[in-house]
Amino acid sequence: MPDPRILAHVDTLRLAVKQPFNFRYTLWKPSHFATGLEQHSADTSWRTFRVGELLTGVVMAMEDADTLRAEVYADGAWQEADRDRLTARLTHSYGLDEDISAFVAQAEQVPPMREPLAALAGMRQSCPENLFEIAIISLLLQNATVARTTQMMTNLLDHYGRVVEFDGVTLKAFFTPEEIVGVDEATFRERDRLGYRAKYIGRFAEFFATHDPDVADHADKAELMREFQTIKGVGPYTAAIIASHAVRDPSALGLDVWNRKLLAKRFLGVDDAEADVVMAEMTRLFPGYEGLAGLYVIEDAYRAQAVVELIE
DNA sequence: ATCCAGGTTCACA
DNA sequence: TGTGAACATGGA
Repeated sequence: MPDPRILAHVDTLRLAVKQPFNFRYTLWKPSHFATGLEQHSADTSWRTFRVGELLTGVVMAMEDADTLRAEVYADGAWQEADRDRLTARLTHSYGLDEDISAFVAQAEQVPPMREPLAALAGMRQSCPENLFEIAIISLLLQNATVARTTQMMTNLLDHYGRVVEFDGVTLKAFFTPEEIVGVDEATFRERDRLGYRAKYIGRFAEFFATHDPDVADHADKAELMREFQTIKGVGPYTAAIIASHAVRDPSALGLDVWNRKLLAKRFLGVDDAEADVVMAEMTRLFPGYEGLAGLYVIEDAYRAQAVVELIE
């Protein structure tokens, strides 16, 4: 691990949030595996972002009920355009301006959803990763245990990512597509232990080296998604993860062995069921919000035993 | 040991 | 269109 790059404080952002908004469960998800890219306490979150050429670290907390304050640290000159870009990234990553009241009204009518809704009130989808980054994560999740996914993620970040220090914390930062586009398949296989995924990851990097993974415009993003799904290694699950997380489509639900069982238990009362049966039930109960409904169930299941606990 | 993970591709009906 | 094996690796 290289010495951390020291980031300097460059800005303070104050971002309006739409109610109902749950700061803690929006920025920190109890089910998410350890990446070293972020850290959370009861009332504060630290996270790194790549913003254009810059490495940034952000410290987030609520200033008042309607305002999220973000202290920004960076490794170089901070311009107006960088501020705009990070503002858009944060707003989009955490859905700060989304109105989830229609979903809440609908879900309150479904008895098994009452407990998750009460415990996680105001939670939204979170995706601090851009399109490239979430694509990498979903690739690593394919047909692997979380332990192995974490191992592969650690290898990639330690070999190609960065380490930064800001506000007294040390965190990893993601690599960009350009930073891994020259790495060959054998290296991904042997050094990073990616297994058969080694033959796909380079395609992801090539694609996003020529297609901006930070595009904010929704129409462009939909077009990007269509193209992305032609890449080998991107199937229905990976595409749905991106649609649900990065594109923030509340109806997109990527069913895998893990959440399929959790949802079958909660809504069908059985230990497991066929994916299309689970999906049909989610659509019957939560038309238009299948993914967001699934998120509430999954995070509720991990609430008492988080994969990565809050720090003091 | 053998199985199978927070899937996808490819071959062959 | 649909089904089944192969794919890498490592923990249970």
